Amino acid sequence: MSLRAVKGMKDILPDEISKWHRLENAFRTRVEGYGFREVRFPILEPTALFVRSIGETTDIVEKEMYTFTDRGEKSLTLRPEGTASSVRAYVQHSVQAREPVTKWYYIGPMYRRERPAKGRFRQFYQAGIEVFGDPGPYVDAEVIDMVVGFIASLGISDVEVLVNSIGGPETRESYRDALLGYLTPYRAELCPDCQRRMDANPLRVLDCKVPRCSEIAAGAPSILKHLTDEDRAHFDGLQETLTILGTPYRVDGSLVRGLDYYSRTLFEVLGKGEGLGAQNALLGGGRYDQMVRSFDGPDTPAIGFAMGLERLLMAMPEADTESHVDVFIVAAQASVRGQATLLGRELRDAGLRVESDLRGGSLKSQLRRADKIDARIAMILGESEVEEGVVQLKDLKNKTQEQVPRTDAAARAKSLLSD
RNA sequence: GUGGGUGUAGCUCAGUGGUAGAGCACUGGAUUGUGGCUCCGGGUGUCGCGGGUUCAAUUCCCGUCACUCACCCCA
Repeated sequence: MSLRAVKGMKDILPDEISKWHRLENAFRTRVEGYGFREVRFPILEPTALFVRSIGETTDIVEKEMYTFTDRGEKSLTLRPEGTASSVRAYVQHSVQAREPVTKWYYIGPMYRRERPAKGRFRQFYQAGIEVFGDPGPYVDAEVIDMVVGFIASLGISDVEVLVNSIGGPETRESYRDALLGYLTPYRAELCPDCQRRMDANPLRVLDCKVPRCSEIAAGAPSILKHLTDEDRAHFDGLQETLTILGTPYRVDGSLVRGLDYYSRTLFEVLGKGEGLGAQNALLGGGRYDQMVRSFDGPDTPAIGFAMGLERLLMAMPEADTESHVDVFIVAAQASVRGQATLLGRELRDAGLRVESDLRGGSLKSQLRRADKIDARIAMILGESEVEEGVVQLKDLKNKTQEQVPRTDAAARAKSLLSD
């Protein structure tokens, strides 16, 4: 066929959707237990929002955004992530004036025009949280602990939690100088990308996967040694709290995020199980204390993370699929199809999930259908049943059948289902 | 953007220089109104597309497109 879903964008069919629901419900339940409330943002935002927040020289902004001009007027972009919109909405609605601390969560599609691979799509789903107004470090630890607990609750056990601090602006400036001082003699040995990174954003050289670059990066001075006293105290506070909580973590001084807005705390959860492929970053986040102010909001510290739902889904163990139908109605003759349809409505009004094959067909084929879709109960209605005001109630699992008055059918079905 | 792999039935895949198969799925029957198991029967394909070689190409060659995996980067 010639018309297909756009490259890197997938349909999620009903057979897969229950796993998505399981994941999304687990996330909602988890974060709501910590006081987070849901927000929904537009999928389209002004392009400048992402350029300013994510950073002009990041890969996302340089080459991965879906950007177009709206009818020759404004440049719009399909959101590549959720934090920028969160900050925009927080500032736009002066949320700081209503409450000292704001805890939001979101779930939705994001768009990045990357080459698709296992666990990486051009439309992908993220769930994330943001906390505005709490400078930490206790909230940092609580957020990390929350996400670790969440991932465990999905049955994903084989993960590693990495934390780092890149300090505030002051730390970053002094570290940048030190790092450049270290890297400059190696400049010619670095890959072309890293040579460019040295000018644009030297911290990213630490994250390079080219063997020679990572060798050089391994010898680089640690940013942790350049933290100001305040930044150091914050990072120590985070680690102490994680220890009290018993949250497993590992400090990784080379952890650098690909978005420019972070400060101080950074963290990432790596999945280590089979089946994830090379895209093993399940979740990433950190603190972005300067961002609200940079969007003309009040000076407001903030921390958040986002996780990739497709990747979580790949790491989640399979669960038994549950039936989506309680009762399947079988019309024994074409003449009672109208009555069968009415019975369906009666049962649904009583709160049951009811299916039937309104096309008719043989009794055998209708029962086969009931079995196929895993209905627990079949209710058979024929001419004699209609005449007597009864239905044949067949328990497909226990292979028993009884005749019950039609008025009792719903109640009897419910009691069977609750066993 | 760079490299590798794969394109055959709705799905998973086998196969052949003489235009094609299995399992699953779907469907009818064995049981005039009773499912799952078993048995018997049924339908379905531009063999991704274009070109070349050949008497003949789904098969060999070239190109192209799609999908996929890895690199890069990220969730």
